[in-house]
Amino acid sequence: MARERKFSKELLYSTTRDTLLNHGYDGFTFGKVAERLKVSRGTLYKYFENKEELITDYMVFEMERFLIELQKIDEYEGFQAQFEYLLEIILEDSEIHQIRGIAFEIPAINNKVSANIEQIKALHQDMYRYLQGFVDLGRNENRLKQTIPDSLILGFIFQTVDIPNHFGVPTAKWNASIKEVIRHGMFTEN
Amino acid sequence: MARERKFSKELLYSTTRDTLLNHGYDGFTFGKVAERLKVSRGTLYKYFENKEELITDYMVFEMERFLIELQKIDEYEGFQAQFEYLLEIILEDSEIHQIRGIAFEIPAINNKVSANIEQIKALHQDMYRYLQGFVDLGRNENRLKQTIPDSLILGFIFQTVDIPNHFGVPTAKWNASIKEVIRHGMFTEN
DNA sequence: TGGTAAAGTGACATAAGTGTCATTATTATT
DNA sequence: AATAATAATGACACTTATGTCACTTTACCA
Repeated sequence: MARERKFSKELLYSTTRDTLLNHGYDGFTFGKVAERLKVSRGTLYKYFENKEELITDYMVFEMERFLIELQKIDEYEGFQAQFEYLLEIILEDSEIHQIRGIAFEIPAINNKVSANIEQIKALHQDMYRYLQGFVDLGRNENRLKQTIPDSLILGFIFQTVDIPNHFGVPTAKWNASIKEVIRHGMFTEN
Repeated sequence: MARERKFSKELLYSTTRDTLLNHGYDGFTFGKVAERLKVSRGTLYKYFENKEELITDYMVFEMERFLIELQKIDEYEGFQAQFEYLLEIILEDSEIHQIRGIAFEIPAINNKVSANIEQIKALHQDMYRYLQGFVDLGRNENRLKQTIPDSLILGFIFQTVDIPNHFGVPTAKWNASIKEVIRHGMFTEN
């Protein structure tokens, strides 16, 4: 009955993600996205009234995907195991964190976008609830330093995994170093 | 002989900085800058042919200022003292690091801009030379863990001081926690 | 006080992004 | 082969940013 689409939702979202990472919210245009999808700009307007809809749709998708992974943290027993798992999934796609920051720049220009932004906020809260559970566990097991504020613990983890590996250190070594540094810093014991 | 300017170079640069931080390179326009300076857009074209010139001029200024501070690191004896000093100046205006990343997005649309970009690269190298000296000292004094790559040490410091203090932890506590976490991580000894 | 040098303005032409829509293309179904 | 349903296109009007320039304003000083 219908014609085949020239691009999949996955391709659309991964293009959205790349464009967002390369140009930020202000530099994100339908023209850029359409060009990369080898499709006319008008086509995108068939599915989204404006770029805010596309971006927030994508963000909801990305957050939901991440939350599903995050919820599996409960399957791990004890703080150490949860820490390993958390770093694994964050390192897997560390750029999501940057994209999350962009959510706050987006104006609620119509109901669809408003609804999306609300949902992103809700998902964000869910995420923090899970992470808070993780931090609480670490505190109960006395694995985390008491003096360091919760917000710094989480910010620290997210920020650290985003350090750009400019000089191409091999991934295995890089990731191991990241974990070590989060755990016990970069100073020796002396 | 001449009329008084309506804005100082300092105000222009701080406005450039804010606009860049809020909107990124793609969202940076002369309109936004002119509005904040309460001046017409045309005025800015008296001093800069295009936004790339303004942005790169500002970056050179900012980098030079930072390098002057950074060079004072040699006045401090020993790794520990240098570490304290380095964190102090980085925390003082931690956003510079973000702005430095924007430099790579700027196209060399004319000779002036090309020259600026070259200078920024040179200043960047100077910066790394100084920081490399700092890292080498840490390694010689055996204060830094041998297993952690140089590039991660520096990336780690710059990235960590940029963690957003969303929940408004008091600066003194925040900064102390940052230092502690860089030194010895967020985990307890057990 | 009037000349002049530099600062500032706003209108204009051009370029780039936005949003709409009538039209054309593709493909499964009958 | 005709139909119908959805996909895609490209032209149009509109908005926003860019870059230029003739003109006006200000302040000093001869």
